[in-house]
Amino acid sequence: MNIGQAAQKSGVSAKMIRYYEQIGLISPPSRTDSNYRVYGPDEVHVLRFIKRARTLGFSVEETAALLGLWQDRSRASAEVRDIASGHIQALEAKIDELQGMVKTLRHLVHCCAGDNRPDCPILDDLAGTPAGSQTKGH
Amino acid sequence: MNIGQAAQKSGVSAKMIRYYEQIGLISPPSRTDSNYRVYGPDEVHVLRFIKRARTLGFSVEETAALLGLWQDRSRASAEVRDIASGHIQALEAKIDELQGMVKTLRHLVHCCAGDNRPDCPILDDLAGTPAGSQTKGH
DNA sequence: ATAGACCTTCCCATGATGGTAAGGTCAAGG
DNA sequence: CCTTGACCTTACCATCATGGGAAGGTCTAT
Repeated sequence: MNIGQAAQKSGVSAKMIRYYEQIGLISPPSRTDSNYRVYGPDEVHVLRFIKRARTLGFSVEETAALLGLWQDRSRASAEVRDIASGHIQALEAKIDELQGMVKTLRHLVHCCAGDNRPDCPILDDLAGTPAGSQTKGH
Repeated sequence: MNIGQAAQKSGVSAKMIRYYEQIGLISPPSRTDSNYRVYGPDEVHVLRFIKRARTLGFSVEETAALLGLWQDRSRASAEVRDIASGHIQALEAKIDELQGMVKTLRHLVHCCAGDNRPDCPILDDLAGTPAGSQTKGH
């Protein structure tokens, strides 16, 4: 099948398939006489693997590692688990960071009257107004 | 003061200060005869505002809006609150997404023996093994 | 034969940041 | 006065993953 159909079946855009080929994540497929890339079910399977890993937030580099392990018959599942565990930790750190932001913002929004007065504790905070004039006591 | 000191006082790198000037987030400062940028306390204050907003996860575009409101004496704080509220929602959506990933990954890691057998439910999931053969029942 | 859908490669853009290189400037000390 | 080192300037390139588009070739159906 051509790249368009492989894209449709795998959920990876044709553009990205070429990109993955270019960076060596997937191997170059065979070509027709007219230089069209030709894919078979196996290639689509690989693309779907990549798609799923990317959807789960693995970087392309991590995906490459997982792909290598997937295609390695003698792989140790412990390696895979380590990659996944490390990724979970990274995701959780990111979540914590975002939650910290949300907490601060919610506090600020809570302190904000939301009316038409020019007083705005949110802006005051961003401006670095000496802590205590607006938000002290919370 | 020169850009280096402004960077140090504001926490925004000299590189980024020039970038912010280039994209119009801040106005071009005056220059010395030798073409050095010159900053005063007001500019540093603005930079700190920007730094804080970026730290809270506001995009540069959102930061520009907040900055405009901050500098507008007749602003309505409701506008500010709307921007912040919208940002909170966006952050929470991102958190949900990440938590979904973590949940899936934790499930997979939990199902993974982590030994040296080539069986690996994580890879099986990524490969799109028909649901039910490994993970059903959880 | 022609239209339209597909393919090819190549270049550019994003967003926010860092790096580097080539050159100008300034302040301190010999 | 001159050197040294720290600073500044602009300009370009890289990141990471993705999309957009142009210019041109190919295939399929009418």
